[in-house]
Amino acid sequence: MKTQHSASSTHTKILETASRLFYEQGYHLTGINQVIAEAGIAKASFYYHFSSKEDLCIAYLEKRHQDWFGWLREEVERSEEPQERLLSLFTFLELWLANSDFRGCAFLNITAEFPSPENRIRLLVLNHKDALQAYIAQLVDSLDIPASGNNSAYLINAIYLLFEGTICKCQMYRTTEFIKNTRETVSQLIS
Amino acid sequence: MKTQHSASSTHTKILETASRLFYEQGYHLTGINQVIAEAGIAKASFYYHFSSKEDLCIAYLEKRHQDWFGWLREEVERSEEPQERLLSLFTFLELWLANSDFRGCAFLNITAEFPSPENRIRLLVLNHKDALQAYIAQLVDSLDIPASGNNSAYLINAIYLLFEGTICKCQMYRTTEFIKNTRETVSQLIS
DNA sequence: GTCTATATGTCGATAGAC
DNA sequence: GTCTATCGACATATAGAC
Repeated sequence: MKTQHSASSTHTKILETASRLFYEQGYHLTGINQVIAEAGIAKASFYYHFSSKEDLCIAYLEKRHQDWFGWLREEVERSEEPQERLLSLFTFLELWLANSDFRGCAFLNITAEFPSPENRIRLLVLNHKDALQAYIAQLVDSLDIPASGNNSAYLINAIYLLFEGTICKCQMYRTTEFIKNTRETVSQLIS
Repeated sequence: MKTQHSASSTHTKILETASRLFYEQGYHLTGINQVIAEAGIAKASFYYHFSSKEDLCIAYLEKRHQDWFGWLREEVERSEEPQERLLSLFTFLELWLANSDFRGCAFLNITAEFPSPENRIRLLVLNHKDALQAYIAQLVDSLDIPASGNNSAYLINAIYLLFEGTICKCQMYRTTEFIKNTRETVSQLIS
């Protein structure tokens, strides 16, 4: 009753190489030829493991979703105090973006490359961003905000937009120096 | 002493066609063949007017910068009261994004397609975003904020990030319905 | 499962006639 | 200035041997 859990080493090598190249260069700039060359395999071996370049892209995004949320949770869970946990969203951005050569969000980038909203890939983008907003909502709800006029829905939206905006600004300007200001803004929003 | 002011009709037709296609489909998905076919010209005519596809892209972005800021200013200048003018940034986003089939920011999208920060195109992106932040700064400074702990630099950064984040969220989800909440958040930030 | 060799198309860009 | 015809390179994908 054991289902296929472990992928073959070739499968893994292809996916890891493609993940790196798709993220660093974008989808359309990365050819199958480059993927197979850097993975050190033959072209037919690639098509044995993946049915098309677009299927490879889907596998990349699914893996990316898991990996990225793992990194995010790891940073948030270093804190215990709810307010600190929320602010650590932006500490995470500082670390992640500088560490990834400011390539920004894989899902937002792929949206620019797949303009058709009907594409399967665009659904993965929505799932990813839904999960991000749900995670932010969870962090906001842990704050036990006073039931003033400012309800949590406004706050969740605002923090998500600041998060997304921060990724974009960092990607374009290739710096994280303004993030400390942003964290201060968020700190005032939740107090 | 008359310099070349008016471009030829062929030049204009190419640029307008390319502008539409680059914006709607992205740079790499749009081939020169499609541009020349939809412009109704011959391939050699294109290369008479533009030296390369990348040069065409630069012409597109320079034109786009002018056009887009024209649209933005037009909406902002419908109001006279400083607070209203600032909030109209987000009214503009509602109108523009819905009207452009939610393709988002041409400059952010092109950043995803040109990963190399040394590329000439990336400089145009920075110029565009510098101008946007300067415009926001100008609107914020007109508010005459009380000189409390919250100085205007924090506010300018926050509003710019909310603006950028709004564009991204709209592009991915293809809706503008949350913008009224965002405008409310901005309204509270500046009061 | 992995390989070499190839099929078929499109890419950006150019030559040379008119 | 605009055209047709074509170039070489590279794209994704497949056939068939081992």
